[in-house]
Amino acid sequence: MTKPPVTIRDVARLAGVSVGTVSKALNGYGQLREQTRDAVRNAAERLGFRPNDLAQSLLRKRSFTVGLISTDSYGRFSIPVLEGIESALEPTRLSVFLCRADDPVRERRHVDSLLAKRVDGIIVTGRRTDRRSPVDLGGASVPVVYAFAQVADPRALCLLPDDRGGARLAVDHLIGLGRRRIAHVTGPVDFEAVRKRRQGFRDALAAAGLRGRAGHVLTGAWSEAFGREAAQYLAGLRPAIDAIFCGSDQIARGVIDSLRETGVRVPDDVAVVGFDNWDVIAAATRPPITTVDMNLHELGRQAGLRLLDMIDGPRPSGVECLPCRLVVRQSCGAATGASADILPEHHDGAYAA
Amino acid sequence: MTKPPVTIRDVARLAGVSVGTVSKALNGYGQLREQTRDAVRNAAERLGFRPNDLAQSLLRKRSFTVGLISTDSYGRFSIPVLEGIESALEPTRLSVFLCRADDPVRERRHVDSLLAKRVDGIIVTGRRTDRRSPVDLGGASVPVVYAFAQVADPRALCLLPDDRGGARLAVDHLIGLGRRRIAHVTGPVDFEAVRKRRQGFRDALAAAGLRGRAGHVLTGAWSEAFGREAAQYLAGLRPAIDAIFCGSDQIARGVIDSLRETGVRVPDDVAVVGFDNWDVIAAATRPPITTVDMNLHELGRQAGLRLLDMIDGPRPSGVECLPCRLVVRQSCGAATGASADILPEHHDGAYAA
DNA sequence: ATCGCAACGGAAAACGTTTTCCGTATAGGT
DNA sequence: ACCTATACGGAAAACGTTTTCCGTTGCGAT
Repeated sequence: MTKPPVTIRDVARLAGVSVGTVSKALNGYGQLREQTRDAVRNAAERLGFRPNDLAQSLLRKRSFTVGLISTDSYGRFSIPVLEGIESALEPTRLSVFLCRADDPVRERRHVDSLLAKRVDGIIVTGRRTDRRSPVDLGGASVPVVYAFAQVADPRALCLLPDDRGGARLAVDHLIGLGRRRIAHVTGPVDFEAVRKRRQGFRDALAAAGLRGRAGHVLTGAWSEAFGREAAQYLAGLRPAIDAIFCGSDQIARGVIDSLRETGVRVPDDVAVVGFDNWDVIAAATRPPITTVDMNLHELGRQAGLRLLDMIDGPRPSGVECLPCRLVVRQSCGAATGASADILPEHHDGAYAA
Repeated sequence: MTKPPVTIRDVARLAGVSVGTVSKALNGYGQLREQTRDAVRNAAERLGFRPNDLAQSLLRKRSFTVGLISTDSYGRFSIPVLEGIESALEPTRLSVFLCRADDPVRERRHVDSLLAKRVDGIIVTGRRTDRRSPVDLGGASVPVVYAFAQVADPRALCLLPDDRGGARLAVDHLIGLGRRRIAHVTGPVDFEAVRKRRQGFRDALAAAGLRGRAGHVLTGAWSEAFGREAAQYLAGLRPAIDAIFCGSDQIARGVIDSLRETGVRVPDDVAVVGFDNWDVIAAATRPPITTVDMNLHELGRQAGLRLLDMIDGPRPSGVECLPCRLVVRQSCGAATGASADILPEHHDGAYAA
């Protein structure tokens, strides 16, 4: 029922030449008459010949494959990274093996399996609350890049978004718009990202000569509900605050919804900036959220490119922070009409049966 | 710099036996003294030997690998399917090659590449607006399963969520709660899912002897904004409607937000049911949305299992619809307190500096 | 002692390529 | 006619396994 795939031998037979000649003809090698080459190409074409990558890789000692280990279940963060990696690998002939490894033992198994498949490199992605332990290569000398994941091992190469710089970007923007009493509502402090963003927040205040108030930094869950709760608290403060920098777009949405329903105008009374640029949230909020984009696609792309370099080149190490970018929508009060940075929620209200 | 991986020959040398013996010892084959077996295992252990899967696959004519082609960029639909597939493959020693193929030419390239790697099977996933053309295997006889994707080829096996049944579930539920004047707000009609869900909506009304009104089915964008717009329109209708079945959770959220702000109570005045169970939306809405879950994880798992069967078994074909499931939260007015089906948004409002 | 039979483990083929090396024509020069 | 250089294409090794087949060895039974 399942007929065997056509091999180079079949092509050779049909073309009336030896297998070596087929290989040369198809790969543009050696000294062959154009006529022979054509005959072979023809035979290959007619048979629908695909060289067996397995055999090729075995010989070449390269699989033209990279492994991708994603800790944390694929979520809104992993995906852009994934896409970025693919976009870097796409122009090469490399393909990617995907593994999800929620726990260390599964990760171990997957790494083993990748090694057994002789992958040319491994990218580890997926941020946990804190730095992870390095993958155990068991003596194999395969390049590894950590993307959106930080590892203790100083010999590893890690690519991370510049959370601190991103926060700085956001708060500088608010300050530039004349806001002076700025609060920060963010996630659980056991996330390193939370601590870094808070640092960026403080950097910006300090740089502008503003004094941060202890009661102006609120940490809680990464949820709209917490955003609403925090907004209620902040709205009661006197003297009133005039801006809120949120640690995530979900929080920002909760904050904005709550303020609006309390009668506080956003951005007029209080400007709000979020983090993540999760556009399902950010663009659907009223007003749409100005937010920090971590450029995760680009981060993934860089990870792919770096790995490519490392496959047959030097193996750099260290932690690299890639810059974030501010996406200006309307919740900060800066956008006037249709700026290029405004990404409106797609909408065409066609009614029909 | 990159030292060559340890081969079975190295192990044989260290253990003082032949390569064949190593293979037998490690795979529990043949007749060997326990002592020999141990010696080999020891040597392998000490060297950190990993059999080269490439060589193995070449010989076995099986790569223990399946290809996964995801049309449409990985989104909230692809991911649960992906995870489901992985959960089915996880207990086997199969790994998955991931390819994203936005356009036909890329898809072509990826399929070629997968075939060259002699994958044992291919799963195609990712719903477009309508049925896609089958992947071109170019004569190879590799089993293919379409998951969350429908193809014209009648010899193909397609797994789809039962959109029509899911809609029926939702509307039956509303009717069971005593609602009689039910509207339907949904996405663009060029989606087959939209047409199927609308059919389910009508089925349910008809089964209950209710008359559907033309003006009660509104189609537009898959957006909160459209939901709000539609809600405004429906709220003005007299006699008043008492329930809305929405084609997506995003639409439902827009509907609910808009109703609440207009002073219409949900679920008391108007009950709302959504579709997708996208919990970032559904659980964060006030009140949390009762919604239809397409069981995409299970669908992916089934796809994986079916492919496993097809790899060395018969190759069934046809379209199979897997049942949806209603997740009851509060927007329909059925939930009383903490039902097992209520999935509250995680939230712990701890304040801190 | 001789035979037979297990038990053990080695040798070699096979998988499908690539690539090096070599043999044979053919052509060109004297 | 002979030598040589070149063009062409075949033979075979190599990649790292698995598995079949066969040769030894040692043992117990006659």
